[in-house]
Parts: sequence; C-alpha cells; structure tokens
Amino acid sequence: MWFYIYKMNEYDHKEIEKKWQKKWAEEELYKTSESSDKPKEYVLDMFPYPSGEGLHVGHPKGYIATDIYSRYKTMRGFNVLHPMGWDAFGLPAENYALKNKVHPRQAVEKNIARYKEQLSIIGFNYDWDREINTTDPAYYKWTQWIFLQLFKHGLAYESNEPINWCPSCKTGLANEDLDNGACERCGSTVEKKRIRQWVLRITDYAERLLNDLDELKEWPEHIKELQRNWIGKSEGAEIDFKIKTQNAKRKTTTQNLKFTVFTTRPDTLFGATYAVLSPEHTILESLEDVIDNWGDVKHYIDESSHKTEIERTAEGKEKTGVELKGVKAINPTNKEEIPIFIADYVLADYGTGAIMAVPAHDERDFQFAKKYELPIRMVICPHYPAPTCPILDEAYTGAGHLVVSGKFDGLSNEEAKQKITEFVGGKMKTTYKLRDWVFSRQRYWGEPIPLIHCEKCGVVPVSEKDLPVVLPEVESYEPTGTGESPLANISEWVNIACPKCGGKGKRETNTMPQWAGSSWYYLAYTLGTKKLKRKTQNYLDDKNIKKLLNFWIPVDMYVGGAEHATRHLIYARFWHKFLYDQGFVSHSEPFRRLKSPGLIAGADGRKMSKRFGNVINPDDVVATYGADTLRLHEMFMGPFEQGAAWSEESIIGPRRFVEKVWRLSKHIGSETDARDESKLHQTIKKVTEDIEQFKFNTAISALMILANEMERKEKISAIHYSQFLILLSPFAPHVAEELWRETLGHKTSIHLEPWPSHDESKIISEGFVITVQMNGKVRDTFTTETELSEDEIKEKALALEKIKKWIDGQSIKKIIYVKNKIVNIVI
RNA sequence: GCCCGGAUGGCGGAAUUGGUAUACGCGCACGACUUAAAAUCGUGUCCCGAAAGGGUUGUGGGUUCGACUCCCACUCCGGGCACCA
Repeated sequence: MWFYIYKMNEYDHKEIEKKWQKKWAEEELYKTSESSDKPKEYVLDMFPYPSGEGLHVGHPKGYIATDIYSRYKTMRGFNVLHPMGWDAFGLPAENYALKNKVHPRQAVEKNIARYKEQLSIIGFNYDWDREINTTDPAYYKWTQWIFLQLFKHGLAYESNEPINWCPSCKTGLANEDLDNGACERCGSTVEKKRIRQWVLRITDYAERLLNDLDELKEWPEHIKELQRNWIGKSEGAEIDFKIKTQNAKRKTTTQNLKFTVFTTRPDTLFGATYAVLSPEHTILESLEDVIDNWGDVKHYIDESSHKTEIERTAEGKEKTGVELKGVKAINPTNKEEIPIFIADYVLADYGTGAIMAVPAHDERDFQFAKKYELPIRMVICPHYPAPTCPILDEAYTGAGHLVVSGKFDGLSNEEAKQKITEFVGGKMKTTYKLRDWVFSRQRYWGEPIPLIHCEKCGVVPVSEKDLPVVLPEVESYEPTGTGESPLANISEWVNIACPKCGGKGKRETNTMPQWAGSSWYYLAYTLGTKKLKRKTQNYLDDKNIKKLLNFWIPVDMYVGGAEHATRHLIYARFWHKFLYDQGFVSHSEPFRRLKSPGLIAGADGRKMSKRFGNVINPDDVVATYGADTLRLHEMFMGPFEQGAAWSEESIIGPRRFVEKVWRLSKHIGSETDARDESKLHQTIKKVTEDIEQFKFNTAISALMILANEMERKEKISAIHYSQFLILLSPFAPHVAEELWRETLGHKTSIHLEPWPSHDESKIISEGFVITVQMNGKVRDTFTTETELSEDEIKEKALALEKIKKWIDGQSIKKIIYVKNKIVNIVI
C-alpha cells in the first residue's frame, strides 16, 4: 500500500510528456492565423538539413530557445508564427543516398520522418500546417520562379571562368562552399577548372549588403563583422599601363597594347619599378609573338594552372615568377620602361588580375624584388623633408609624404592618391573580395535550372506557367565528373522545343546549389503549405500573397548557427534585397533580430561526431530524464551564445529541480503574504527581462531560487504556485501543464495563460544592507530597516566597534557615501 | 599576419554596467531520516591562517575613495579571413 502511494506521487515524465504532446496536437494549440488583431511576431529557426545521422543533443539548442521565446511571446499577447521545415536538396543528401544505394528522395523522406519524430518528443510548438520541404516540386517551382526573375533582370549569367572544382564531389563550387581551400562537404582539395556555369551577380549588391549591416542593430556584432570581412571592400584606383614591344619584326599588332592594374596605393605610383600579371591574364595570348622567352612563360602558365589553391597560397611559400622578355610596361607617371612579370601570387579573379609592383611600400612586392634583384625605390617618406631616404630592410607600408615623385613631392600620401590617379588618367575604383555566386552544380539532387538552350534564340527562360521543371526520376544519378550534369544523359528530358521559336532546344542540365531553397524559405512559411501547393500564375507577384508576406515579414527573431554567417545569411539577404527591389516585399532586410547558439560539444570537448564516438542522442536523454529536463539543462548550461561541452553529470540538477516543483504541489494551502509576494514579483521581473534577452540560464536560476524559497515554507499559496508554474511553462511545458490542469484543475492549457507582469510596488524592501569600507576595503556591514539620511548613516558607520578600532586615532580624510549601499571611510 | 570573441572556485557559470566577487547548479564533506541503502532535507565548501588578519577574477602596470567591470602592454585559448595589391 505504501509503495502504491509512492508510485502514484512519483513524477513520471514518460507518461506525462506523451499525454500532453498528443493532447496539444488534438487541441490544435499551435495553429497560426492571420485573422487576429494582435501584433505579429515571427520566430524562426534555421531549418535543418535532414541527414542520415539524425539529431544529436547539440541541434535542438536553438530550437529550445525559440520554443521558449515563442511560447513566451504568445503568452504576452502576440500572434506568433513559429514554423519548421526541411532543407533537403544538395550534396550531403545525395552523397548519403549514393553511399547507401537508395534514391535521394527516399533517403530524404526517411530522414525527415526520423527528424520529425526526434523533434516531436522534445515538445516543440511548431505549426506543422506550414511545414515546407525544399525538394517538393510545389516548393521548388517558386525557387525556380525567383531564379527566372533574377535571370530576367540580368542578375544570372553564363560564364566560363575557372572556378573551384571538387574532384570528389565532381561539381563546381562557390567560394562560400570552401573551407580553407578544401570542399566544405568532403574535405577534398579543390582545383581550379574552367567549366560552363551559371553565376549570380551578388556583387551588384555588395555595397548594399555591406552598408545595410549598420541598420541591423539587433544582430551580433561578430556576425556582422564576418560579413564585412567577407564582402571585403577596398577603395583604390584602376590605372592603365601601356606595353612597349622591343622586337618589331614580329607580326603581332603592337599598337595600343595595354593592361589595367588595380591598386589601393596610387600615391606610390612613381615607385612602381615593375608590373605583374596573373598567369591566367588574357592579354598573354595576344603577346605570344612578341615575348622572346615564350617557352618559359608558357611552361609557367601550365604549371600554375595545375596547382591547387592551397599550393599556390601555401604560407611562407617563396614567390615565383617569370619575366616577359621582349616587352616592357610604361610607368605612366615618369614614362620609365619597367619589366613585366607573370607570377602566381597575383590572383586572376581579384581586381584586374594585374598589379603594379611597388617594392618599397608593399611587403609582397618587396620579397619578390629582393629575389629577382629589382630596383626598390622609396617614394613615401615617414619624415619629410628628409635629406635622404633610408635603405629599407622591409617594406614601409605606413603613411608619409611623397618624394622622388616629380611635382607631387611633399604631398601627404593620402592627398596624392586622387591627384596622381587623375594625372595618369586613371579612375577611382571600389573593389570587393566578394565574388559572384557560382550557382550551378553538376549534380543530380538539386532544383533544375529552368532555362532552355535554343540553337537559334540562345538561352530562353522556361515559361512561368510551365513551372516547375520537375527533376526527372532516374535510376542512375552518379556524377559524371566531366563537368556535365548527370541529367545531360537523359535525352527525353533534355530535348525540348524552344519556347520562343519552337525549334530544337535543350534543357539546361545543371542544377542549383543547396543554398537556393534556403534563400527564401522564410517567405514560404508565411504562405502556408496549402497556398504554396496551389496552382499559381503570378507567384510572389500576387496581391493576396504580397499581403501575407508583408503581414509577417520581416522575421522578428532568427536563431541559427554562426557558421552560416558568410553563406546562407549573405545569400538570403541578397535574394531578399532583389525581391524588395521588385516590390514583392516591403522591407529591405529579412531578419530583424539574430541570435546564434553556441555549439554544444561532446563530453571530451570535441565537436560531436560519429567519428569521435562522442555523440549524445536526444532521444536517449529524453527517455532517461524527460524532455523538460533536457530543455532546462541545455538552457541552464551557460549563456546561450556561448559554447559548452555536454555534461551528463550536471543534468541531474535540472531534473531535481523539476522533481522539486512536482513535490511542491503537495504543499499548497496557505494564504499569501507580502514577503512571498515580493519574491514572486522579483522573479517575474527577472524571468521576463531574461527571456527577452535570451539569458535563459539566469532566468532558470531565478526560478530555482523561487522554488527553494517556497520549499522552505510549510505551506505555499495556490496563487503563487500558479504564477510560478506560468513562469516555468515555456521552459518545461509538459510538467507545467500537468500540474496546471491535473493538480490545480484548470480546464484550459497553461500555454494560453497571459504572462504575469510584475508590480514594482509589491516588491518590498527588506531593509538596506550598508557596507562600510575603509580605503575601499570591506570592514563591516550593518542593516537599517528604513531609509536613513546620509548623515545618520555616516554616524552609524563611525559608531561601529570594528570601525572605531580601525580608525584608532587616525584622521579621516573624507567619507564617500553611495546611497543605501556603501560608506567608504578614507583615512 | 589581420579581424572578432574569451580567460572568474574542483567543474558549468553569476555579478543591477565602477560599489559586499563567487548567485544558481554540479561535485565533495559532515549531519538528519532509515535496520540499511537510495531518494530527500539541513550545514559547510575560493586560497593561506588556530585566530586576528591577509590574499584572490590569465600576467604586469595605470586611473579611482573603490576595478571582474575603464585605460595601456603582454600571455594563453577559441573562431573567422588570409599573397585581396
């Protein structure tokens, strides 16, 4: 019998959590609707990539935070949208499918089912009516539609420039897909390869992507800084150098031969003692006949084309190069003939692919000049006037005044920049490190690019009414490795009449990169699954759809990993700005507030990975401790944006806390008193402020303190306990609901209760603890019940026995008083 | 090399933004309950010291009546970029 009662009272997380998850779904607790006059709040998680591995305990950290935040916002009277979906196109899904010999679609379906199950047992409040899946044709027809708009506005172009090629994944990659010169997915060293590809003109938006960061006041500063560095703006000048051939008998027309350099230091132009072209520079072909050592030059070009990015940029690597014999460049300032080199330290795809070299004022040029014994001429002096310029043992890159620069001598180098540029007929120019977005992949598992190549008309977009261009179902989808997409072999799919002239046409067979679908998914949620699937003619250019978009957009709170700072978050901002320019959305930035959860590492401090065998599965934790405990633990581990190692040991703390809350329900039955009320209102204040700022660890700490207070009492008041449960409910939704409905007997869910607001007048002062310091060191404290005047406090402080002892005849220089806090006696 | 973070007990961390450093939790020790254990509760727990007292927020210096907090220099750890002209 005794044992039976014990069982009855026991907190059984398994039963409770299952029960309420089912009930909440039945009651449709988390349905979102636009027909509400409440203010809207759009809370968004970065949607997951459903991989074959399933979720580990690190993944839900951000989801727990948005779940708490969105429940809190709902209780605060907001109309909350909190959706979830799947980012399922791209390399990982396809590589997984290839490895396991299943079709990617089946793999994705299976993985999604598993993910959904894993998420559901943690008790998230997603509105699954708005679930999206980027690989659903009903979804990607919209992705294709947006691509067509980009194409029609000249922001998508075909190119044959050499790009990053992953030999293992057998596809071209964007700069953003690289990790230290290696494929971000498989770790293979990336090569440069010249293949036909589609590219998006993200660089047209570089300036706005950079400037508008300043408006994102509620983004973490470090993420904005990452984007600024990635965009990498630098201001300089483009200046033409004429080429003079020394050998007139060759047949090449040598008139007007020139190349353009980009430099941020046009002020040093008089010091340019040679010039360097990148080995890929296109002018080299036309110089073949006039270069005396063409064999050597050709050899160097071939060699560097076979080198990987890593080999070319290896740290500490000595610079190499070959002089172009038989040609000279003319320094436009002083008409001096200077040698031209090719060297692979000059990058083809930055600036103009050519530089003027000023060894005296650039470290790289200095090294190169030392090696090839080229003249080093100082033209900026730190101290002016200087009788002679010192001999340099390293480049001087600082500021100064011009010397050896003709009529510009004596100018400060900042002033000289523009003047010299004008003098030589150059133009000021802004350059970015950001590259245009290589947008095609030679892989199967992606959105087909909706374009048709016609023999007569060239590239023709697929008619909008014919979207989606469905990815054909095929047996074999292995990448070819030739630079062609595996789709190219499916002739019945590829061959199609040109939409313009009806003649012979072929479909574009490259597919879009993984980042395409995620560049607008936050817009898709606002439509809901039904509208997304419905037949539409106008897509985003539809009055009703625009209305929905502008009801919810911008996203008010966006939570996801900082690793997306220079990938998804740049791409999405780019697409959004484009859609804004077309009038489809009314805000120029998609995400108002951004938070990035710190990584949860394995217990060994390393990143959780199957490879290290340190993966903790949330299902197991939920089974052992319960979802509420898991949620509390992950939020209590430390500051949200800071990483932490998983600790199986300390999860017992949050579990004990939940059990304590459970036990407290057996002690209800007293009246409220003012002291309790004061503590409650302090807690309301603290928890509310902390949730707003994503300081969940201290919010939970405040709840624990209040629970400890309640526990100290014989009996607690039902009203206070109820209020406490409401504060707890976003963190531990199941146990709060169980106690709310079953123990306290409420008919409706605790999650529909209004959030309590704190009443400052209920927070009573428990007297003032005055700290008495001598020379800033704490010597004693005393308490006053009521607020005393400054003089009274000082008097009391000086009367303390300990203080008297310390003063002991010494003279008091002054007494500093901080109201109701501190008396500091200086002797 | 450049740009961001960070460093507080045995451990995770807190500190109203210059005012009693170490809240809350883990761990540990002791005690209560128990035949016993578990669970739970209570007490203690930064270091030295018997005490008085002294020291302590990575290191060194500075500003201040007073510094985890502000300034200067440095060390270490994490992240990003990296021959970007």
